[in-house]
Formats: sequence, structure tokens, C-alpha cells
Amino acid sequence: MIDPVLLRESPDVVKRSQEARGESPDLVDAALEADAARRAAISAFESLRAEQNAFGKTVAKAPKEEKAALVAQAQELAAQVKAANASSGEADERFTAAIGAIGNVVVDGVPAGGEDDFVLLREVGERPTFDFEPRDHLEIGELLDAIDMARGAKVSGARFHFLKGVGARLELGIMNMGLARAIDAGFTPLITPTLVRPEIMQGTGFLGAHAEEVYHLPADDLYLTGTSEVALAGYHADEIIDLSAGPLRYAGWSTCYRREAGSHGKDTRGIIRVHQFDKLEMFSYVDPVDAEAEHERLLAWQEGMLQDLGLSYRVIDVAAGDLGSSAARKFDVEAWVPTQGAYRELTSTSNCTTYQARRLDIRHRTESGRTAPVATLNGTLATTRWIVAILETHQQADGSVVVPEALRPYVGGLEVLEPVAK
RNA sequence: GGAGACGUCGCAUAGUCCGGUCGAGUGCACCACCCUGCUAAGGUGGAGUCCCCGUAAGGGGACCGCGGGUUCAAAUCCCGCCGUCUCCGCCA
Repeated sequence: MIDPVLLRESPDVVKRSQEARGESPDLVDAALEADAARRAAISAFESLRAEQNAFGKTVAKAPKEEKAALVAQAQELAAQVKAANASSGEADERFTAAIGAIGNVVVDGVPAGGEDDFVLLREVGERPTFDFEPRDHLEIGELLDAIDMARGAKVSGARFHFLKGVGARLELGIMNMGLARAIDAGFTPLITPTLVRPEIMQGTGFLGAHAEEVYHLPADDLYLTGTSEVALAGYHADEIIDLSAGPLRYAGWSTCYRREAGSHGKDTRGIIRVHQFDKLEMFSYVDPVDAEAEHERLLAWQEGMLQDLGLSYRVIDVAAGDLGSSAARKFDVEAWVPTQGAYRELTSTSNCTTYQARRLDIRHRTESGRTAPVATLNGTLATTRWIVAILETHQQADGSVVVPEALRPYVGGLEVLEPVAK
């Protein structure tokens, strides 16, 4: 949730952000009213409670014979307190709902508008050209006996796949390459739970507009995570963490599960969009003043990976209307996919400022000794989908694929992936 | 799966049977000062988190795993949930 103090003192800032997102600025006024109502209700309850507490002490000290009369008086007060407590609780719930409906205040400079209103920051690397008809990633994957969609569907249904042989090695290689770099950069590796409790899923904001995307196990009331960000953010929930030595950085390794509920018929071929994949995710807890700088650092680490894998890509500053509710700014790095003649998202990095931390109650101690919410940021360092860009970019006429040099140490020194005769 | 124990202010604990004098004692750790002069001891004081009112000083409220209930009043009684531990069984 956003900072209630900002809401109260600078509602115009919040309204502008809502407008940039294409969402209603009226939510801001509604939240302000709910805030005023909540505070009035709290005050009413607290003064009654103070009276009751004082009265309770006189009852306790009173001699036995006077107690009965005092207790009778106290009963009236108790009923009032109970009612006031209930209405302050309701007012608080209404306020929480009202402020929770407001998305994070976007960072200055984020383009307004929707999906197509992103700002292109840069294009890096030569787009590959071929003197033969390039094959798409699935065709190559099948030639290499690396990707098996048919058996994935047989065993688990549509949008499930097997990675086999060099396919499996390629995925582990990318993930391990990312992990090695993350460790070099000071990240602590973390293999995370992929089933989480409702409050963690809620706290990270994934049960909002995109709740349909999330697998739920009703028998145990647990959610399957679509990214390790969920567990990584929940890791320090309800804690006061120490940032005096700099950011806390984690590299989360996990399988991710997504229902892809709203994307029937989209990207049905191959492993671009699947229900289950693996991902290595960077996650930083930082002092809010350092958040934008950390965002640039996460982006730089991502770009370093793409560059060393020899991929052509562009970086976009995602428009406000296309941000999740927690993100104040998001950069996507999209790789060129030759057979689609398009850039496809390989990584995404979001600066959630204090929005997520406030909901999960993650704080640090400031220099003055007070507590304050931290900022959280996340960014992809490797996922299954990268295989698409790697196979297509580095393919050769005979169906073989050259392994980028930087990746070779992570796939047992393989230099070229050769088609398998069936 | 069966049986039982436990969850208190950083850590360790007292308090819970017999509800009010307990937002809560003690030890350790911590911070400030004093004393002393040495790799330590002693003394005094301070210190939790969150919210509301207030420019501030200050005042008020909530918090004893979480959520309900009983009561004028709950750390203490009742119920549910979560978690930890022990034993038995079962399966790796």
C-alpha cells in the first residue's frame, strides 16, 4: 500500500500517478474520506476505553460492599466501548480496502498510458541475419531432441513440456551462469518454497487484479508461486532488518507456476508461454533513497547476461498503465526472436519502492533510530524462456546451434549442439 | 496417523492453577553517566513495537504466537488456527 502520510499531505501527487496509470483519481478522495472516518472512529473508541480503564481501577480498589453498584455502572460503559471498538474496526477495514485499491505512486519520468506507450531506452546488439530460412525454437528444439511438447501435453496437458538432453542442460546452464554471476555480485542464493500461505501471496500483491493467474490448492489453502519473488519478499515479512551495511540481496532459484488464464490461443507454440518453468530471480531490500540506483544496477546485471549470451535486445521503460500495482517503475529487457520478427520479454525488473514492504511490514532502522519501511526490487536473471532466443539466434543452416562462449563452462564445455538422428 | 508438552518486552526465564495491585518481575546482552585505573568489577539511570491527538512539550490507546468468546475487567478462563518440541506408529 501507499504511504498514508503521502496520501494525506499530497493527494495531488497520488492523483497524478493514478491518472498516469489510467486509473481513477476518485479512489484518492475515497481513501482520504475513509482515512478521516477511521481516525475519528479511533479517537472515539480510545477516549471511551481510557474512561473504562480508569473506572476499572476504581472498581478493583473499591471495598466489597460497593463493588456491585460500581460494576452495574461499568456494564453500561462496557457496552459503549464494545460498540466503539467494532465501528473503529470497521472504519479501519474500509480504510485499508480504500488505500489498498490505489496502485504504487509511479516514479517521475515513467511514461503515462498503456501497454503500447512504453519508452524505448536503447537497442543493443546486431539482429541476427541468416542466409537460410531460420527455424523457430521448437523446430530446432525437436531436431536437437531438446524439447518435447507432445509428451508434455500427454502427461500434464497443454502448455507443459519436457526439456530433454541438451535442452535440460541448456536450462541448467543458463540458470547456473546467472547464479554464478549473482554470487559474484554479492547475492545470497536462496532456493525458495513454491507453495505459500494466502497472507504472503496477498502481501506481495499477486491476489489483486491477476488472481486468476495463480494456482490454488484448496485442500491446504496454499498458493503455487508464479515467481520466487513471492517467497523472497515474504522472507523478511514482519521483520526489522539491518541495512546499515548496504542492501540485502538474494538470488532466488525456483520453479514457477502460472495458469495463463487470460492468454488462450496466445503463444501456443513451444516454450514461450508455459504453465511451469524455472527462474532465477534477483531480489533486493534497500534503503528507499537507494532504490532507483539499485534498479539501475539490477538492470545492468540483466543486460550483462543478455550481452554475454550474444543476444540482440532492447530495453523499455514500461508505461504506468502496464505496471503491476506494486511497481513504481519497471524495465523490461526484450530479446530479438528472429522467426517472430519481434522483441520478446526475457527479463523484467521492478522497483516496488516501499509499497510491497509496507504491506508485508518489512522495516529497517534509520540513522535517527526510527523504523521505516524498506524498498524492495526484483529482477529476472535467467528463465526457461531464454532458450527460445538462444536457439533461434545461434542456429546454423544444418539445424545445429552454437553455444555462446560464456555459457559453455556451464554446459560441460559443449560448443555446438548437434541435431540428433531419430 | 496416534499421544503429549510448549509459544511472555533482543536472548533466557518468572507470572497463568486462585482474572483486577501485571504492559508485565529477574538474569544476560545493549546504551548513557558515575566510580575505578585496567584488559574486569561495582553503582545509577535508560531503553520495545504500532496507532491516534498535538507545531512541540506532552497526552491517550493497542500489543504476552494469531483470531474469536466469557467478564465491569483477560498474559491469566473457554474455543479455533498457526508454529515449535518429545514419544509411538508408518513411509522413505
